[in-house]
Amino acid sequence: MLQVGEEKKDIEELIKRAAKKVFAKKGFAGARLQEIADVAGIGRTSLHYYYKSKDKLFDAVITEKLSELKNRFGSLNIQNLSLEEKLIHCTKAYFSKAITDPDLDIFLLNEFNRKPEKMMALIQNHRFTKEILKDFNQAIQAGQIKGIAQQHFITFLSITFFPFAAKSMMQQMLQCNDEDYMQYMKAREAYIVDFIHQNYQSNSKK
Amino acid sequence: MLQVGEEKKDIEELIKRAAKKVFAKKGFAGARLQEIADVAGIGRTSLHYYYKSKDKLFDAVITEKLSELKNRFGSLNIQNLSLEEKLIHCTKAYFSKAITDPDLDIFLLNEFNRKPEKMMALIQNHRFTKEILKDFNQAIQAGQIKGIAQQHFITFLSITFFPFAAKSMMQQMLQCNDEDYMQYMKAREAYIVDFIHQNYQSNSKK
DNA sequence: ATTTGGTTTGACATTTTTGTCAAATAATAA
DNA sequence: TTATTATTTGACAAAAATGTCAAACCAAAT
Repeated sequence: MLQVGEEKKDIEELIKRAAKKVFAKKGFAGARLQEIADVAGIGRTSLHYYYKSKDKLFDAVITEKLSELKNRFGSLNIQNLSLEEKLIHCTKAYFSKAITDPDLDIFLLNEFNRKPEKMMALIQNHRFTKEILKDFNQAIQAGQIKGIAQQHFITFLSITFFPFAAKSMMQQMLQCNDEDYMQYMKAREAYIVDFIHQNYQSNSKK
Repeated sequence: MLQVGEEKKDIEELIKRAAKKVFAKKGFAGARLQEIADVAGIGRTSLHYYYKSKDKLFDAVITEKLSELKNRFGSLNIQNLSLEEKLIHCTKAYFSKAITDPDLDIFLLNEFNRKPEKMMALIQNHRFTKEILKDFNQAIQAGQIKGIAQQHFITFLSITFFPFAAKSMMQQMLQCNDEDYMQYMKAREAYIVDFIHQNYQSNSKK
């Protein structure tokens, strides 16, 4: 064997990491196995040795991406928190992931376009969505905020999610480089927490 | 000739419309000329007769998409308006386009990812961006709003742009069909106008 | 009716990308 | 050292997609 101990796993990881990058950047259809192999620093044929096909490799990548994301939210117990606190916890959980993996968003968005049902089955975050929607509705009925729950929910996701998904576009518009933009993103977490306080502070609980 | 009069142009339009749909849904790499031909109801070889190559066809599509978008904004004269009014005008201009072409967003986002420089050259909307950023900064300096201009700008784009870009994902989360979601989008314009009033009302002008 | 010219079609060529396989290579164990 | 097994490699096959071309087709004009 060429590797000792657990080095086979290491190469699988190496490939997966390379594949993550390329798939995130180019999407499934646009990604080339040759490029993934290049990034991983191995031959394309070797890649087939570890992952039978492009589909299998992609599955591995998206499964891992989603499980990483779920880990952030899975440990989150927001059951008994106020709407305000729920949103803040979710924001922090999401930012901790997105900051280290800025391509995640556009990747997920595109996957939802390609295979909506499959993605939903994989994510299964109905719990969060329903719970937060319910709270929005309660807050509306209690007169704390006004409008439609869904619109608020969409807004919350928008301001959190979009800046990452639109990174490339925003950079062009704001005329700043990767580093500058990531600075904005780091500062944005605080901005959003503030936004939540401003708009969704719960007078009842606390 | 099979067609009379201007029917050649008609078929070009037919193809372009089919291509718009398929490119928007699948992206450049994922789109198949065969599928475009099928949607247009012509043979794939005929497609080549009207557009030499996939690239040429794509160029035609994106050029038209952008010019459609520009038309909405080009006629807009926001020079002497307050920040609040500027934002509202832009929102309305954008929604009038996006409602009729919900795939536009994710399409633009992906194109920015693929070819950032090329896209920026095509769009050239620096005018709007700079002007609105400037106004945000003025409002901040005047103490009317607080925070960082860029963050507010990103938020504005997020709440306007994202709901379309993430249509597929949001539908899964909110568990609603195309029609329901478009209803939310139609209502959203008013929601955003309200949002702008709430957050960016200019006490000085008006 | 025949010619003319734009349009369509199907067969084929080319290119690109993915997938396979057996031989070569490298590492470990006997 | 040799046998064994895992891994890499290059040549090749297969598939998928784009692109080309000439012949067939069709409608209008002569």
